[in-house]
Amino acid sequence: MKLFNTLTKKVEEFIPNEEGIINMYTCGPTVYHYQHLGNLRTYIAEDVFEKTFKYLGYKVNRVMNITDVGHLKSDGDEGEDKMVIAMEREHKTSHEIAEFYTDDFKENCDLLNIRWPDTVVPATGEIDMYIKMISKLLEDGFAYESNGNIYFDTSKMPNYYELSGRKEEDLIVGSRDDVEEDVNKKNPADFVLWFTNSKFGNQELQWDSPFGRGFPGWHIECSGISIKYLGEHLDLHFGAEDAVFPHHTNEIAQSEAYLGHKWCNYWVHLSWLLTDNIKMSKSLGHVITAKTLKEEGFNPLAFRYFILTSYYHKQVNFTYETLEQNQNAYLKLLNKISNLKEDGEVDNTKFEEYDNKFKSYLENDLGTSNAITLIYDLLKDDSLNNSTKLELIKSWDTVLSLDLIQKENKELKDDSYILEMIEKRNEAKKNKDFALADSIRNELLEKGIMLVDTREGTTYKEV
RNA sequence: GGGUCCAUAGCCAAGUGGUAAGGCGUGGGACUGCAACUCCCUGAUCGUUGGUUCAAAUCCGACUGGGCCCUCCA
Repeated sequence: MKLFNTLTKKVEEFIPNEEGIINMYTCGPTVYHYQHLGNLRTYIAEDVFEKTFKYLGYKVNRVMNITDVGHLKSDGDEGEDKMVIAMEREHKTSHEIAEFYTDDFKENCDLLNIRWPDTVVPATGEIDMYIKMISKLLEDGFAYESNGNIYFDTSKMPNYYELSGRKEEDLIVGSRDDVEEDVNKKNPADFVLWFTNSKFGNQELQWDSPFGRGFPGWHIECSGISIKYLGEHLDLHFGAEDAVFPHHTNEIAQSEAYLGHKWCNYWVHLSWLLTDNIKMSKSLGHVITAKTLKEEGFNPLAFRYFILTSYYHKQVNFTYETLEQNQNAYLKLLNKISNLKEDGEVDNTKFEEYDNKFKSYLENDLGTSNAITLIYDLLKDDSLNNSTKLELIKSWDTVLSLDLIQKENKELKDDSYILEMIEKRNEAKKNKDFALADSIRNELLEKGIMLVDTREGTTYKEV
């Protein structure tokens, strides 16, 4: 498997520490806001990565965190969220807020066929681990106390800037002017491991610790959870591209300082979905999710299809026009597949041939667009029978998760009514009563039955 | 200002040194009572510009444009 490693900034062969087993960590959602389509793109890509590894025969241990600690209300930068305001008004606890958005995220994942990782860990449940790590970092001289907070001393890590490729002296220049400089740091890149004295004041969630009552910094949770659940040697760390610096950079620093050795060899970053052509303004409280798409009449899987036809490392612009085109293509594809009828034995030789091609595309830096194109090639190939095609598509869909094979109508539902209507329509057509014929056709369509006229006669399918 | 990623037809996109896959859309046609479905036909010299090479969309440099990041959003 080849993939783009942010650490080396090139596509390289991925080799796990232990043969056949992959320990992968993915940064999870912050659950005090909705996860919009841009976020969901990341999870789709990670989902396909996980399923691809499994398809290729690896055992995958995947862990994802849920960030339920941190700011549980907007600090002004993000605008106001109506739901949070409502919850505050209704005196909901941060736990309830976290639960609400976690559930929402889960529902969106379900709509997009994103598999919920086996191990999902809420950050608030692992405070002991963070305290253990911070204590050791203090003991070993990688951390220091200043103005009530515990900071990580980045000057102790010579490779601190390896992942992001930037230089220390560039940090100050032109940095965001809406962020105040923290004068308590020894080095500009130092970051907080434990707060007892945040400039944001009251933090609802606080814990006792050897460093005083407070709460963990925003980077320690991923390191702590990853090391606790996946061990000292991580194979793959995923995240969105905006997390490279400082989040992932800091994760590396504190993890390797704590462990005393190299931690993770491969870092994969997923590009953002651009949404500049549509109004996804957070200040208006309008965040587009998969649920939104469904409410608007789209098939959420059309969005997944759209994401899969692109490359995870490439910026993609989301517009409703693009979504419509992709939905069109997706539905046409489903239609073509649904027209395949079983017709005998599966040709194992052909199956292998195509399946190997499918795998080779995915092994080449997750070439999902090629993998999907292969479906079109397959459908047009006359040297395979339908049964073989169906078997291949069924198999591939365990990775693509596009519901390509619609669930068969096992139960023979009573269609005598439909057949009767078709008969009536044929009668009307024979009598040139096209008005009646059309009304019958429309009536059935409203009930989700689409008539299909062929040379052999009229059949129907459910839509 | 710095770092990093990206740039192929109206849109999505393949291509990893040898003279541009596929999909959607558009236009035309077949089928149809009309339509839907289906099928056939239909389009680009690859952001600009230097260079390397017998040969570059593919390698190197510069430039332009866009995304993300630059210390309490994780």
